This record gives sequence, structure tokens and C-alpha cells, in this order.
Amino acid sequence: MASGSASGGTAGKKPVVTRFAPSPTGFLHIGGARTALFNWLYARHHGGTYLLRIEDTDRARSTDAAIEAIFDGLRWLGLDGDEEPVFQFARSQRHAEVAAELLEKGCAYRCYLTPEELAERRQKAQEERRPFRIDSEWRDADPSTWPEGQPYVVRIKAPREGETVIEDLVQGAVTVQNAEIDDFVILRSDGTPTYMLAVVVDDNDMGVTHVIRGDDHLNNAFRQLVILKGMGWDIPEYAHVPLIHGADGAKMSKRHGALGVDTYRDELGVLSEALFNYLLRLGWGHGDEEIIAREQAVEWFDIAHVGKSPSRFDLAKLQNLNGHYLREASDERLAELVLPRLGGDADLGLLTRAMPVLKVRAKDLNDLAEGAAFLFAKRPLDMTEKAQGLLTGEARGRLAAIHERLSAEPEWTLEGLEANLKAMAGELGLGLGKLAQPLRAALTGQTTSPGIFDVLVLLGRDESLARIGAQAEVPAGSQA
RNA sequence: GGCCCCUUCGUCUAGCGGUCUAGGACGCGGCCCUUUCACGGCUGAAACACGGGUUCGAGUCCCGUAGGGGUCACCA
Repeated sequence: MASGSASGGTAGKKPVVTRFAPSPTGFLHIGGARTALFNWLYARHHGGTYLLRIEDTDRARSTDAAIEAIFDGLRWLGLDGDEEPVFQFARSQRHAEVAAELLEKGCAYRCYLTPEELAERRQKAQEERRPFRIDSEWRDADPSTWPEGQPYVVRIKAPREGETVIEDLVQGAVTVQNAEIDDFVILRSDGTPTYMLAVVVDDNDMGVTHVIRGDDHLNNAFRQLVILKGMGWDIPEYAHVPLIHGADGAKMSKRHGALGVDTYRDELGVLSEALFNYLLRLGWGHGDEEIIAREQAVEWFDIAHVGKSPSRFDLAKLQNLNGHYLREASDERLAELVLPRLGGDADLGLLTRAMPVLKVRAKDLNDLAEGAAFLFAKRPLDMTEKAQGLLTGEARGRLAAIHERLSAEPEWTLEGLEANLKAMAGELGLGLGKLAQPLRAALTGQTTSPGIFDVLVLLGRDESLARIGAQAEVPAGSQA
């Protein structure tokens, strides 16, 4: 076999099966979430199946907390698998069997080189400034010469001549010289499988037809092909999606702002549909469309429009999108999401009623909580510096007048209050702002808030008058 | 360093040889709306990395250069 290609000959005919296969060594980060999204979307679009597999063969680095965090993140985004997730470690017996079969077929060999010997050779190669490629003397050793009772790893016997082509759905035709592919380890000396073996076996056994993953795996695909061919298994379609980079253009890592999706949800107050939409548009597009809901995404999604170049994560755009979805969300839902972000005194009913005027000026749940805080503040209100500045002696005098006038307000409705205060401004020959701004300060302790009449109505007659009175009663000039 | 991949406004992208004096979105500036802040509307600045080809014609195809990224484990 001098050359070959992986155009996924038979895979196209079968019902689509995709999979998202994170390793549970940390939270579900943004890049993983997008990979999951693309897999989910592709499966849904083609009426196929989307599976989950936890790649926990690295026992030292895998944690239950990470597994839970990943499931939690996926659930939140609505990207749970269609079937129970597969745990890779539980299948190591099967992996070992495949390694044994490869050994039997002569597609793999026992390599008795020790890690120390390897390190030595590697270093020597580096000193001589030549590329290091494993060239084990065990590759062609007769199995009868394999020493029993000594530790060994199983290495795949990779072809050394010719070239291999992968027709990647995203990257197009990618060619690699077979000489570049080394005899990588498939079974460690302790008998456990390596990732390279495990993925291939599991993808095969799970019936995966389309491998959609980050393009940091592109080189691995060529290695995995060696195993696939050795076993004579069907070759899946590959789609290597470019990575998401941080704002600085480098691969996202924990140091480069790769946050867990839980951080976007809990700390940044992002809605899941906003993150869904944002992630979808990172690296994929459909004409000029920007706002794309879940259903629409399923209908439109295709690998053909996945870009080939890496994209940078832009928080500002996510926030803008989030603002859009916030305005679209129901008041009840938002109130429930915001309630825990407020102190214990918050009232769900009032919060819900305030939501329509609160959400138009928020881009995330934190903004919403901040904007709602005045509703539940206790007297005396904390004043921001700017609000304090608004409460001049003159302003306090006007507040006293407003207090008197509003005390007689019969209805306390938006319309009534607006008419009343506008009339008052007219009578005094003042712009409405001269009344509204001090009033805003007195009622909210801030210089920005929802419309002042909305504030009055939300707070209600008693609380409004009390807050106005509290600021009006202070004698002019005595403030700090 | 070897190998692989990528390259349209600051960012995400549309563009699949002529309809591109390059479109949309975020961000940024201005204007309008307005009691504040937002929202919304209008508007402005802002890009085909560079050099060669191919072609009647190139952002779109090919090659090179530069730049960027990825990958080179008994990690995944």
C-alpha cells in the first residue's frame, strides 16, 4: 500500500452519526462548545444522531467534577447527546483486543525501547539538528524474538513510502507524505490504550460517520487512518474546523481567555441562546444573517460554509447579541434569572413587572440586576456621587414642591403622573429635566434609570413619596 | 526547526471569474428620537497581505514571498 486516500467512500450513504468527544480535564470551554454545536447541528440537519463520548483514558487528569461541568454546560446549551454518553476508559478491554488483532495481522509490533532510550535518541537528533522520527529496531523483528516478561509498548507499523490524502470537508484535499507518519504507540506498557487507538476504535464501534473536530487534530487523522486501514474499517468523513483564537490571535487556552461556558452563564450573565448564536456565527455564516435561532440554524447549517481560517473571540459582539436575546426573552424568565443576583429582599412580582423597562437598557443579567437594585433598596438610599451632585439646594426645594403636589395625585398612574409633572414643569417655566433628574436621584440614588414615570409607578405611591420626602426634608446646604 | 493549514474593514463574516466604485454585523464617530441611560432610526470612517502568472476579464484560479496558526509524547 503505497498510497491511499480517505474520501469516506461508504460513509456518505449511511445515516449521519456525529459525536462530541471531550476529555474531562477541565470545564467545557468555548472551543469545545462550538465543536459540540457543529456536531449537533450537522446531525440534526441530516436527521442523524449526535453522540457524546468522554475521553477519560488519562486517569490522572480526568476528574468527575470536570465530567459534571461538561455535561452541565452541554445541557445548558441544549447540546446533550441523543444517547447515553460513552465513557472511553470503560472500553479499554476492547481497545486492547484491537491492538492484539493489529499485532496478529502484522500491522503493529511490540517495541521494547525504554522511555529513556527514546529520550536519548530524541535528544541526539536534536543536537544533530535533524528531525527525529522513531525508527525502532523492533519494527521488523520476528515475533519469535520478542522477549517475554519484559515491558513493551505496541506500536503501529506506519507505511514509509507514498502519500496519504484526506478529503477534508472543511480543509479540502490535504496530502501528507507517509514518511512523516511515525510508528506511534497504540498500547502503553501498562496495557492501556492511547488516545490514538481509543478514538478510532470507539468511533468505529459507535458507528460515527462524520468526525467534526478542531483542526488541531488534522495531523492525527493521518495517524488514525493507519489503524483504520489495518483493521479494514470504514473511513469516516472528516471535517476539521479551525480553532477559535483569543483576542490576541493565539490559540485559546486558559491563559488566553478561554473561559468555561459556566462563566459566561454565571458571571457574565449570558443567555444560552445568545452564546449559541454567537458560536454558530464564529467560523460559519449564511449570507448576511446575524440573528439565527436554533430551528433556523438546524435548517441552514452546512459544513460547506464553515470557514478555513481561525477566528477570534470577540466579547463585545457576544454581549450585543445577548442584549438582543435579553429583549426578546420573557419577563418571567428574566426575573427568575435575575432574582438570585439580587439580595434576599427582592420580590419576584415587582421584578417581573419592572422587567419590560429594565431589559431595554441591559446587555446581560448583571446589568439587569444592577438596574433593578433601586426597586428593593432600603431607605435611606445610597447615592452615587453624580446623584448626590444633582441634589442641590434648589433641587431639594423642588423635590419638596413635587412631594406636596404628588401627595394629592389621585390615581398614581403612568398617564396621570406624567400629565401632572409636565403641567408642573410648565407652570414653573422649567424643562421637565429640571424636575425629572432630581426626582430620579431621590427615587433611585442614581442618574440613570428607566423612565421616571415608570419608576414612580413601579415604586408605588407610598415608597415614592417617602423617598422624595427623605431628600426634600434635608435643609438646603446641609448635605455633605 | 520539520510537516500541515490559513490570509476580505480593528473583529465576525458575504463573495463560489464579469452584477465589487467589495455587502452585512459588532465596535468606533456624527445626527435624529429623548427627562437620564438605553433601545430604535439615519449616517460616516474602515478591508480584498505582497509579488508574479492564467484569462478578454481575478477578491474569486495557479505559483512564490511575507505574516499568522496548528502539530510534532507510553496527553487527549
